[in-house]
Amino acid sequence: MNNSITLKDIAKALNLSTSTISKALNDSYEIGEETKKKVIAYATEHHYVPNRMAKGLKQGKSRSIGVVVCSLDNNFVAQMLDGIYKISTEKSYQIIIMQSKESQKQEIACIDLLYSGGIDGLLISPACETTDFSYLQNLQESGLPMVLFDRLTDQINTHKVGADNFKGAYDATSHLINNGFTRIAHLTTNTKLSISTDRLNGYEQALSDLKITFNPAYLRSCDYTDTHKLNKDLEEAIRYYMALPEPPDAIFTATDQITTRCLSLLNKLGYSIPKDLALIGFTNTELADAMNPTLSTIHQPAFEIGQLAAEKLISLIEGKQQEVDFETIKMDTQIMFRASTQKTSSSH
Amino acid sequence: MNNSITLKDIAKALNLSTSTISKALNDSYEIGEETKKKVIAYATEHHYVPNRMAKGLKQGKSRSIGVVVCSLDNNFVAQMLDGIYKISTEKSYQIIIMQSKESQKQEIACIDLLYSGGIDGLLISPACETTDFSYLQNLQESGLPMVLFDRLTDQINTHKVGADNFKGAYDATSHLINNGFTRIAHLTTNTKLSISTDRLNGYEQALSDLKITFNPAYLRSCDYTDTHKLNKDLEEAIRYYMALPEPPDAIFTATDQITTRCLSLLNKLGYSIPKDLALIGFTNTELADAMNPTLSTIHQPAFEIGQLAAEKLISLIEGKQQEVDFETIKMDTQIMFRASTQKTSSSH
DNA sequence: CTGTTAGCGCCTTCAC
DNA sequence: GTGAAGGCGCTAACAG
Repeated sequence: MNNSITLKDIAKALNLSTSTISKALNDSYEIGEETKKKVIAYATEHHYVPNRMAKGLKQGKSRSIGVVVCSLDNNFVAQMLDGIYKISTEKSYQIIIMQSKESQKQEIACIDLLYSGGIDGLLISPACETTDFSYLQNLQESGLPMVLFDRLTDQINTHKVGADNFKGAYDATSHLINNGFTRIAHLTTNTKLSISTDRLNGYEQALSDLKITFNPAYLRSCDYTDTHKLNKDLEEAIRYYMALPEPPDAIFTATDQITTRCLSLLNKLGYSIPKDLALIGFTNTELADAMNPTLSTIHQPAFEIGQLAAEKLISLIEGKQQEVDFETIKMDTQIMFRASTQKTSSSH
Repeated sequence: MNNSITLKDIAKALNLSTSTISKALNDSYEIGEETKKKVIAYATEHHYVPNRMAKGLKQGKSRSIGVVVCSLDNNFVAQMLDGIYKISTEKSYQIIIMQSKESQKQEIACIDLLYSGGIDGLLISPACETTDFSYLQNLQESGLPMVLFDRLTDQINTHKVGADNFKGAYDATSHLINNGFTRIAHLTTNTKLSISTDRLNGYEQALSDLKITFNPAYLRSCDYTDTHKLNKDLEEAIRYYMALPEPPDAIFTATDQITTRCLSLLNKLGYSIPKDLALIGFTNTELADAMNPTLSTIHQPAFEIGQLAAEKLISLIEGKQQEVDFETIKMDTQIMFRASTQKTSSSH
């Protein structure tokens, strides 16, 4: 623990009262220039730093924000956290990051801890397991400002910031169709996350708009709770696809992990991309152009999502917003066209 | 801010004193079963959560750990943070993560903030800009327990946990030599970080042990302060190498970022790997086997480094360790042999 | 077994 | 201009 000197120590040393010191350091008009100088000099010399807990306790604010994400060890999440960090730091808020690891139970534990820690507000991207949001609703009712980011839900009425997943999926799917692919599979998660359903809807809408009949056999989902299960399900899905009488000629993958794992697996199983199968998916990896083949991707503005979510939360905390105008912001995704979706003449 | 009910509220409601409530909730032997039950029932019913700041203020401990890293948006760092998080959570410590972005100035600002926030201890992987550690030394002298991880320095006397960078580099270099490569370049950072110098030493030792003369022209370093400069320097280095009368036939890259960017650049510049140039480097990316070609890597036990560092810090905080036996732990790296270092018959 | 008191470090009236 | 007093929520002596 911080055992730097306290106001009291300065007061004693300077033969003044603690309140004078406090006021001097906070540059109060009540204190004379002379005294201020003396106090500040002593404080800096002795490396005085105010005790954040005492200040927080007194003022009923901690200038800290709780952030709950599925996992720290996730490229896309890290980019959002970077954005959150930037804004928070600029506005002098500390962030306390916790991981749900996709478990609702852990998520609740995180929130409890954060709440008891005295956070001024909460940024949350719910675990994929979470379907019952009453816990968050209660917290919100009890006055905790919160903003949802990335993974949104209708069950909470507040600011929400995410990507335009529908449009991203629509773009990816129509990109495939416009490049001559017609049998387009979609690999998604086994969750009810809006990111998944929005992407599924975008996929279906693009098929429909471009006159491709939706084939239910081409839609598969994978267990998203851990990497091991994900890999297993992915491999099964690929084997299943390729054993179909009419196997797909392209896959559109719904999430960062599915996309990159899928590419690895296709390579491992000996399929040639895009000749045997084209691939495009949501992912923010910076290594897309070092992959084999270079990978077409749907890129989300992760850093910006983080920034905006943090801004919204802080304006909520500081009461600059009316409760009336809660917004749901869907930020544009970007399609990056690379070799994995390039129609080859020799393709079937 | 947390505006849940307080001990006082419960006391009033139950016609007891706050200290009774406090003791009841802390399961003190002094309180009768009856009362305990009543208190706990009321507390849970009304969602009482203790105020962490008040508790912290009172006890002179916050049960929180400050963590300073170069950047959140970094695969390798994220893995270490995951490890730190796991242990901290198990031992009921919160972590507050801050980023130096490789700037000493920002690093100091982070530490100040953490210190005033009342952290019980500090985990730090210093910015590459940082060469003067007096700031940390002062903090340590004033009683703050700290543990260095990943990036270590002799200037601080405490527990240190990192990878065995010398051996990792030695392994990579001798792997190249044993695979028939003889003109081995080394791309490193322009910093004085021990990770860089250790790796350079490992490289030179392997060359020497395996009777390859060190060629200074094959050693280049890149500005590590931002991605843009890094890319520029990397591209220059590659062009420089390939314009040499005797260009290298293999590159050993020193850091995660250099390794992956180097692969992208070599592909972009049209070199064929490993035919024109083999490549192996330090990196923890999970995408190595989806790359073009599959990338040989030196993998660091990032998660374990994080875990161990957190364990060491907590034992320091809780006074289980004597100050005498400070350890520096160098964890084994792992070499992953893939296509990028496979000698091709056609390679002249 | 339960209550009283005091104090962690800070800020904020309100006197002087 | 400066200081004294009180209290944020909690715990830990110490009484009763």
